[in-house]
Amino acid sequence: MFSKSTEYALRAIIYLAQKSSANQKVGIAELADAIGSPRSFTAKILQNLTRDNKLINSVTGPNGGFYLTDKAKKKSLLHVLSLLEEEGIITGCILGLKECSEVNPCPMHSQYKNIKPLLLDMLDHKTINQLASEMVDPKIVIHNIKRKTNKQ
Amino acid sequence: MFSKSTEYALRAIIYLAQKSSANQKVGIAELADAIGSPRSFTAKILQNLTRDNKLINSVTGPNGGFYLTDKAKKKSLLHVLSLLEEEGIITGCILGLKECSEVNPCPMHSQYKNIKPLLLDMLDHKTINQLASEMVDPKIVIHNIKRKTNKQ
DNA sequence: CTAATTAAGGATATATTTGTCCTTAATTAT
DNA sequence: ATAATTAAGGACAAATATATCCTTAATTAG
Repeated sequence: MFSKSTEYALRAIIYLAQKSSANQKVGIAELADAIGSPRSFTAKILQNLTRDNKLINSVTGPNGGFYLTDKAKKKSLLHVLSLLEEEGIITGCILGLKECSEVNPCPMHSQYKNIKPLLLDMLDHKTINQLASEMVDPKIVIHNIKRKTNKQ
Repeated sequence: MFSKSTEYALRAIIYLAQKSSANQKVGIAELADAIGSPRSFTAKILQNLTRDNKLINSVTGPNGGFYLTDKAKKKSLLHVLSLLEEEGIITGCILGLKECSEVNPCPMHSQYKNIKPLLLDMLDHKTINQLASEMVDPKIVIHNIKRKTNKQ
């Protein structure tokens, strides 16, 4: 449903909510291994969320890394999607019509309009922190098959 | 949500359900103009659905074109998605985990599993023909802003 | 202060998706 | 039969997404 970039971003943020804080930063190597994503590519994705809109914080240098503030941890995945400008995946027309609306609906509009709010609510009604805390149950995971390489 | 290719395919098939039959074929030019898609690219997409799995029929030559049989018109959009091998967009893990399941769920699994069947049902419980017939209401449309070029 | 560590950022590479153009083959109307 | 029409199909082009590598800048520990 989402692009790889978006998936990595969401997984990374949930992981950061679980493992990081202002005095417990997480390096890109650990993070990427944990969520099963390519390291440098993930770094770029995090940079976007660090630089402009400041959802993620980072510090360089020894014991540096990425972390989320308590405030950031209270945001929802939908908020992350909005920062990534990927809300359209949910809010857009399912047949890809630019002008699909209540006034000029596509043939699927009347059906999808009932599900759209459920999807948005799903992405909005829990905080990142709440999602992360569900991982106290060890069967709940956030990683793909673990990468064994130690490459950059 | 879906790729351009998939969107074009779904729109094309709904249009063909409305406008075509065994003795009323639709040419690629008319079709692509009607649904607002690039002509040659759309041709390729239709070829895939014509060649192997035979959802769409076609004939070359004068008065030729594409058409759907009555049988094909009774299929659902979900069936089209399965022919395109794009069901995973709905059925896959929302965070992109390959191994996400009831046994090893991602943090969103318990929420998304309630919505997934609604999405699948939305795509399955109407036939292509039923969707097409809704376009008797002239406000229901299947095209983007119309292309004015006459290019191939 | 120095060296080590870590993210930032630029450049580049690869893969995939999207789109175009041209030739060929099939079919039909005359 | 011939010419016109239309999809099929191959080759290529452009755009975008994904991924890697290297250098730089910032920070910190010692």
